[in-house]
Amino acid sequence: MAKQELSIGALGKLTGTKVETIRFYEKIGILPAPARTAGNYRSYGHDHVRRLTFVRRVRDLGFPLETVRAMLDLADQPDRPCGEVDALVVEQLNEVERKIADLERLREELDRLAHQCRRGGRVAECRIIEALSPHHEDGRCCP
Amino acid sequence: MAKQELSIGALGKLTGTKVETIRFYEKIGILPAPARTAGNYRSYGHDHVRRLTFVRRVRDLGFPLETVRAMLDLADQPDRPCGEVDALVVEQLNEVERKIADLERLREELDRLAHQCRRGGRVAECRIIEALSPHHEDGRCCP
DNA sequence: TCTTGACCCTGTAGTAACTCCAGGGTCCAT
DNA sequence: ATGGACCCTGGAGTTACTACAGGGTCAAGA
Repeated sequence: MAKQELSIGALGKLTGTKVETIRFYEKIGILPAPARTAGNYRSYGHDHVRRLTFVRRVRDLGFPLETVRAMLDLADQPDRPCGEVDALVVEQLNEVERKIADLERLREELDRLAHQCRRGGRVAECRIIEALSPHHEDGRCCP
Repeated sequence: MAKQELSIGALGKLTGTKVETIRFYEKIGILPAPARTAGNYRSYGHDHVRRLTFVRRVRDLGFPLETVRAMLDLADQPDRPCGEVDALVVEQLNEVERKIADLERLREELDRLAHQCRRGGRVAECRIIEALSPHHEDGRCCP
């Protein structure tokens, strides 16, 4: 493998991705097919590391591959007219902000639980479900 | 259906969940089996609304059902000794905080894109991938 | 040089978490 | 009393991986 080039296993370790998942992303077109070595091994460069890291994180945040694909398209054709892109961006922005709000309520409650634990004793009065309950509603659940 | 009680369809609408998903959660024990009406229809109360809302939001945030189950257990047996709970809570807390950080970087970039669009023109200089790239590393990708 | 263990290849099958559909029963407003 | 909306169960299909099976590549060491 040439310098600066990574085997599929090395790429997997760097990005916390299983080798099979990388091949799967290639098959469905999320990752471009890399160059091959003389022995037919896949050979990845730094762009692949960046792209795969992005994909994995967005997936980890609960967005479907379809959304990942849309975001990658934004990055791949940055000179598209804005009209067609704006709606997508605003939509994703709303979802991202909603997720941040939910996560912060979850964090608050986990934090409270952790402190309650430190002061010895039992978990008593766990309000973790209330943390994400309907009365904190922002409208999306109850149309 | 008695007053205050909901049909499966009504519960679905209230929580933004497909009817089939609700039955699936019952089958795998995430939601307790509700009472049945004379005609064998499922009949849900307010606790089901709260619990299902919680499940859906935690899933939407990218946590697996296994984690949801662990969090529900926290809520279901709030007088467990803390030792066995603390590790779980701290672990979830770390993951929640990591996700918040990632989402905030994503929001920043989407925000930048949206503003760039408002000022007319093209998407030029899309840095959405960089927003979640390896050099913002917190360690979890590169062990 | 030969071998052996770690790593790679393709292709197929299995899993998690839904999602959809077929075939049929219930409810109620007209 | 009847047609349309909604419910039931059971099973197949989808998405996004994940795990083999069967075989090739490669570098280190005997």
